[in-house]
Amino acid sequence: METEETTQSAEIELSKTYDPASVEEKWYRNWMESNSFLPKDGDSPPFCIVIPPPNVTGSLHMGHALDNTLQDILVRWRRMLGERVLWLPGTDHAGIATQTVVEKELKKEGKSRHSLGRDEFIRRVWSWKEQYGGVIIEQLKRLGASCDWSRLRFTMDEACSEAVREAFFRLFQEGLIYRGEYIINWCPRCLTALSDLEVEHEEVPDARLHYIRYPFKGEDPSTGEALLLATTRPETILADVAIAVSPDDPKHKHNVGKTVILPLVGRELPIIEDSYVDPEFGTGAVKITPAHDPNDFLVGKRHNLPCLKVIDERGRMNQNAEEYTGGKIASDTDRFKARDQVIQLLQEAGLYDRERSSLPYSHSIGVCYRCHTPIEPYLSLQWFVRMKELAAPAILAVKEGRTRFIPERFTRTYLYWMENIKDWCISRQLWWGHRIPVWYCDSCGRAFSSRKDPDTCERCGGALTQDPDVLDTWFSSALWPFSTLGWPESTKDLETWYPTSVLVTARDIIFLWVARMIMSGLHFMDKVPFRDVHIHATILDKTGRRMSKSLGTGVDPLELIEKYGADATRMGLIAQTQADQDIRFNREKIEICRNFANKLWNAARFVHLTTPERANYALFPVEQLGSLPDRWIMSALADTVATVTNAMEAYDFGTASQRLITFLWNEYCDWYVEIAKEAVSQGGPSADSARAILRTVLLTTIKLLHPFMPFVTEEIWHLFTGEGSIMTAPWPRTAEFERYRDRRAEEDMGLVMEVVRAFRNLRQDVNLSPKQAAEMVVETGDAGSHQVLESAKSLLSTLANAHPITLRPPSTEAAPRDETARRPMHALSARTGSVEIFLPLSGLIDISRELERLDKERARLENDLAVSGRKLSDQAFVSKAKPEVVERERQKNEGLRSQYEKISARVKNRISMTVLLCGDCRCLISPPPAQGNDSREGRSGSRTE
RNA sequence: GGGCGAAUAGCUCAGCGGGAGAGCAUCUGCCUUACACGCAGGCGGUCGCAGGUUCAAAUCCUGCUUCGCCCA
Repeated sequence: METEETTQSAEIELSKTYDPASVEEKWYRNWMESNSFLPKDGDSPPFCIVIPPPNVTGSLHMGHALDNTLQDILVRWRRMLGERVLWLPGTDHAGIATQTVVEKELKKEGKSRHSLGRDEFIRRVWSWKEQYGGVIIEQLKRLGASCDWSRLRFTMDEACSEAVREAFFRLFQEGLIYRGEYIINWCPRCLTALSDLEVEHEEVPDARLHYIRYPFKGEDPSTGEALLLATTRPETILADVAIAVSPDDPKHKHNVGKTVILPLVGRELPIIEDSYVDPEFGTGAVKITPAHDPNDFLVGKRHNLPCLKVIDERGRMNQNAEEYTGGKIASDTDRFKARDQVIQLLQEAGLYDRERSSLPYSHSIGVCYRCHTPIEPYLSLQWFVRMKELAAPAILAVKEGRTRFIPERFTRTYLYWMENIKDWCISRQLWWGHRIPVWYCDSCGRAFSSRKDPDTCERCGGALTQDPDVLDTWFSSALWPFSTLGWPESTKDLETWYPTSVLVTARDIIFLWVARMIMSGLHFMDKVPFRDVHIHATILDKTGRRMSKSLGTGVDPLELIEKYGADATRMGLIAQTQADQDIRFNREKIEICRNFANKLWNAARFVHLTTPERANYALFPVEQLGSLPDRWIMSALADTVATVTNAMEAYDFGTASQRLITFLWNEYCDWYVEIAKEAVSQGGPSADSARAILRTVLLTTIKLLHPFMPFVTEEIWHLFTGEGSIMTAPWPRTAEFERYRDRRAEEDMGLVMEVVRAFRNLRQDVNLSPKQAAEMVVETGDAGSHQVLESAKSLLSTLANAHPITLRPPSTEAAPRDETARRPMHALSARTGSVEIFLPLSGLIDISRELERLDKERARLENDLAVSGRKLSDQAFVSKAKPEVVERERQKNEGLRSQYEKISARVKNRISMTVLLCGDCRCLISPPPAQGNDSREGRSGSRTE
């Protein structure tokens, strides 16, 4: 317990401007030291998220920031719900990326991985990883991520490697992994195979479709009959082995079985039929180059054609090319240079149709996802995983809803891909990664996989050589939800946390990662790896494209955190993610949330100064809620608790964040705090009640806000409680707050606010200072409104600085309104519903301005009335629309009519006054009309009612 | 070529069958002792185009246009 004095001095030092940097640093350290991110013991329901592991080489970008904020929100929320929560962090080894980084480093030293040797190179990568690999982890901490860092995993660490070994071994034994010579995607720069998913497609707008003449056998090569073919890759013709046409193509039917002569090479090519050929494309005849095109490869297989290679692994022409062309195309020529040379040679031979080839032909080519080098379809021996068998249960799991996608539409994306899945090329010609656990016997040639590194061939005892390749990084990522929990050992963690609860990720890795995890989870664990998959927005730049480092359109989240604070960065991102549509990032939202944090901080300062005692304010008993504002704000709080909780359950964090901002800023701060100031200053029981509510509402709301803005809420929590952590504060339960729901209070307060707003508006119209008290006259159209305003008179007075206030009740038969009584003739007026608000002005006023306003109002009413009238006189509407809709329309119509008549009368009134305006300067040149005039006009108004 | 998504105020977006909304920007007035990272208020929109369903369409359906993304 602290003394009053220290409390006071602390208050004085509370900064007027919230400083995120120091607060965030302080609390993150505190949370780490108190092990607050570790799952607690007990038997409450488990909730587990495994992080989508970022590359060790990576640094935090906006996508990470959003992704991890969402996970942190879920995890912090679940902790507050009392669940046992594990958020398991880690990184992946990013085979190509990491190897490239280290190779670049070596290059600067004049070395290469080959000069170092495999073992030394791998040591070098590890030491690089130890030194620089943790950058993104530290950045996640800056963001406030409450991961259990004691469980930090890496796809290459011992446990994960064990899992990779086990998974490979089992798949191998089951015959689901095979080795074969196929056309794969090859990056001539990275010098490795890539899976289909690692190839990106880029549009080449200025490409050409080259038309080449293949003379028929026996014809004169330059003048005789020839077959015209189109290709985008002339350099590959050197490896042509056939020409194919569609079996349904009448224009080529007569050519089938004939032979053409390959230009520059002289090879005889048979013309064959294959249904792969699209008769509409090019000339309807396609050159077949099995070693350099994946489709041609399949055609070649079907027709037993040979595979001739003319391009090597570096994308250069090989010896064959030189040989075939009699030295015209030198070996080692780059494939693109060779293309130009081939075209040149064809032109010289008169076999190139320059005119047809000159048209631009836009098409897309595959490029390496890492270095954007055009992919070379390359025939080589690789390892593959058979996917059909693995996909079947994974398709079923999603169809049966054991795993569901949120938003639901991604289910179709997933299913479409899974139902058309192809085998997965998993071998990579790299050194950094999990080495393929397959050994070849030097003596008997046997190839086998093993859990443990073998010494000799188990069949013949011969010496062994391990496969030199490593596995695709995604092979280890696919095991992530259980390899990180200890599989293949049957650990306590695995038992407790598998299947995990939800995976939060971006849509671009649904196939690359999500689908593969579902498949491997089902295969090895017999259970889906996660119940929900939440696919969140992609962050785009201002022009609606993906943020790109190379284009410089990226925004660095660390810079945002430094400038606006982690809380603001998180909240600003989340507030943009309504409905999980992609978002065009705008920095202003982050700034607004920085302002919001400051607003909240200052509200807390105020409440703290107003209610300095450390007393624990329990929930205020509902029956003790007296005043309208008290009942209203508690009702709004109840709504906020329900809205935020429902939104969280639906992964609708945008809605939750918006509700929190609106409630705290526009309802609590703008209205309740202002009202409470007056109540507190007056003392007595209403002051006590206001203090209690100020505090209760603030402390309840920051709990709801904590998952979004963990730091500022923790700071405020401590300001009030001085102990514990908001991290473990119980989440406000909707049911508990339901009893504060008060529809009536919300409506009544709404009316009061409307009247205040209208009056403030009038003041502004005449440049009346807010400090200057002004008279308010209010005429109500119904007894209910009158009642509400009557009891809220002092509230009106405070909020609108109105004094005196005259409330004129509605005219009834029993008590007709005394129209001869002082009616605000020389007044500005405003209307809200059936309530009219007047600001009477003595002396000279600008009647023309008021008249203008009245006229506009009248026009609007006239229009609304016409629309409403048309509806009501439409027989179809009255008979077919729902009765309550018709009734509402009737009431609206009545209200409009009465408003319209009143306004019309007043306009008439005013016009009668305009004659008194000076013709030159429009100022009033004589005293306002006498009382009698006023009363007469008033009567005429009431007569028409 | 197939699929998904978007088009609402100058900008970023919400609303998704019965009253066109928010924030920012802009304009006006306020240094009102929680906050100028603030307060109070104003202006601003044939809800992409064309059809259809319905008593009623920004909202549902069809087609089109433009933009973005994914797959081939």
